[in-house]
Amino acid sequence: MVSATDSSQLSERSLYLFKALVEHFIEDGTPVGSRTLSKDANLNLSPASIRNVMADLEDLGLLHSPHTSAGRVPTAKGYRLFVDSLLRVNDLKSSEVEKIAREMAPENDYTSLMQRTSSMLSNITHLAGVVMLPRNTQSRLKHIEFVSLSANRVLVVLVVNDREVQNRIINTGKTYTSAELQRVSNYLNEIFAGKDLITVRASILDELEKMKEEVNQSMQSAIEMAQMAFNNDESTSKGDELLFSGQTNLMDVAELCDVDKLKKLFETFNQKRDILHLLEQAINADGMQIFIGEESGYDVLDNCSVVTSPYEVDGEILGVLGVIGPTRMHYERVIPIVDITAKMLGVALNFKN
Amino acid sequence: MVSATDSSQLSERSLYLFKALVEHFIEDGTPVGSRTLSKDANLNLSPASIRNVMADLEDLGLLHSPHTSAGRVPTAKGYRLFVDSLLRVNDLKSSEVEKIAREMAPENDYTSLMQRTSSMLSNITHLAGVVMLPRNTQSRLKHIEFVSLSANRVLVVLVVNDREVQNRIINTGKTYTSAELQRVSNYLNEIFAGKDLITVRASILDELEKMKEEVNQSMQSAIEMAQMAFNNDESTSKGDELLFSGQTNLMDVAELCDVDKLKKLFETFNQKRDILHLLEQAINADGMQIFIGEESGYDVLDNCSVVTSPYEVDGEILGVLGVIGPTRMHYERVIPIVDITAKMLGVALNFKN
DNA sequence: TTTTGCACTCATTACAGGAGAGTGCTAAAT
DNA sequence: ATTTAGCACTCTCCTGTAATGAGTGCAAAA
Repeated sequence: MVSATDSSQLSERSLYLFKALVEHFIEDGTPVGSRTLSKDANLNLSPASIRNVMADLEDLGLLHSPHTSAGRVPTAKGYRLFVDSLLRVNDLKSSEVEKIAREMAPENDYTSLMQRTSSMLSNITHLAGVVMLPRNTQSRLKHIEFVSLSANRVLVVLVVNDREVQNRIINTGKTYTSAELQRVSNYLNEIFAGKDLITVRASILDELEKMKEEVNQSMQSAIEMAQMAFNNDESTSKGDELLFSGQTNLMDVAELCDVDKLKKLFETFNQKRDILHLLEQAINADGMQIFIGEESGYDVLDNCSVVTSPYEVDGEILGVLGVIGPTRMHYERVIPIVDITAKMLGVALNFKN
Repeated sequence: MVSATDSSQLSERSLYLFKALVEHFIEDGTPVGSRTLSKDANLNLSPASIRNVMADLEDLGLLHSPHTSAGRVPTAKGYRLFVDSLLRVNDLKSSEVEKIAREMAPENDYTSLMQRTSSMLSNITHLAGVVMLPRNTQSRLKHIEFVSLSANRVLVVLVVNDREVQNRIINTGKTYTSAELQRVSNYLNEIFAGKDLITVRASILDELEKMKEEVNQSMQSAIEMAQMAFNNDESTSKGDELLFSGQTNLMDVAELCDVDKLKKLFETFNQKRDILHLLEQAINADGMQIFIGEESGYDVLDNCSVVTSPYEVDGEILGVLGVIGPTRMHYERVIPIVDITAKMLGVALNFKN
């Protein structure tokens, strides 16, 4: 969607006033009128002149009046212009950078690192944080291990990408001794280790075909177990790909304080589906991505903006993280926070290999 | 706390009226007055007589007037009398029992079963559901397994109680081959398998002492690894012991519709600490436990009741589950639902051994 | 012991009026 | 040609007042 409005179409002065208005509104939350702006901006202009400018800006769809005698408020399109062309992003105070770095210290427990990242985002911004876990479409099998639990029940441990561990339990036709299981895992590690999970699943079927000719009984059951192990991949890995945190922060936000909207918003968080779709869009665009209000395409997010950044290790994008808050948020603060957090998460993840 | 009020102190008629009042209020949510009650209850009494009775009940602390010209509302003490002595619990419709049974079908994935139980509770009651995972104070180590991840990093897989799998990653001083790790796990399984985790941690220290005399290098490192594996037990198992679900249902509840209260409530859920304490009380009392309003001792739960029931396998209590809702809830429905769910969870868990 | 009658309290709603904030437009000033 | 001042107008918000109605407590009658 190419916007018909860019900064070059507007006079210097209009832009300056527009910027002042947006900043004022972000600070106050109340619609801002011509009088206020005439004092606030230090152009020496009378309220009347400012009204003319504001009328133009409203015609362009950048501003909007809640009602005739209220001031003006930025539209989504207005915020868009603001963040794209007008916003000057602050550098973070070094004390804040340190604070982030402290939270993001590399650690062994992978999910706990992700969880901490999410809470840190919400704590530091006082908004809701979200981290999308690495997509396991591009995940390499590092190691597979079988542990006998009880008759006919076997625990499968998958180590993926050196950092993620998955457990699943399968019901086998017969009871295996641990020596047998040991042999099975050795065999499977030999042929599958280092391969992509998708490739693995595909080649299992091939192997099964091949096996039909051979008579090696134990290897045949190995492949069968592998099939069971990788079969329910979808079901187990689904729905747990997002880590939210600090949702309650949004309850303080005046724009959303109506219980009904809040409920819908929280339900959207719980379902995860819609937010997941949104973040999937963000993963493809390179660099930071900001969805402002209705731009997201989801009604519940009408008064919300989502600031996202992908995180990567060795130049490979693993996932996205970000912050969800009201459209009226301090972009100049949130943007660099999300940016630096994504970078640091990349570093922390890299550290572990 | 022994209440000074029990049903025997009140006349038949007072009790009947009180019951009718509570039921009416639970249905409507509006304070109920003498006129309404005189029609509702089919004693043929005039409003004035009913007012006299209500005044008595108010003196006993069972009722309360929001203001002079509103009707009466049950107090926590009133609800207590109601559920303890007056309530007649409905049997569930068989269609509902089936619905619960369907959701609680035994399955391999242990946490997923718990999660489903929690959502089922919230869906069926339209309130918030909560399940406390089995306390691992009484957990027996079934199996321990080591997997080499990369230089100096080893994955430890603990199978506990035949049903729960824990992963942790430890940094070792040296790099182990998988054969070495195999030997280590064999050794540890031999001496620790079947023992309680607390016992295990205690005996590790003993073993370390013994080892100092011996010269068996590899067994020494085995014990050292075990120590690392069990060391961070507290940190990993903490904070994940509660599974909530359906919190958003509480947003519909009129009594809690004020955003500020809701925020505090949701924060309490997120922290988990207070709810955990409450459920710990419930685990010790045998059978179902109901906390009504201020009885819980937590301010945030002032307008809430918590209905809980422990679930058990082979007569051993593993944990608690329950429902959180407004004091004004349909106890006659919620109580049997929680009860039967706990029993079915026990069955489902038992099935897996 | 129960009921009737009555005065009283208090929340809720509706309505009216005024203050305040802000607009748009036109005519004057720069 | 811009900018400003003036002015009528609109709309929200607050305040005060009055009416309504649900419900109470109490005293006297049944």
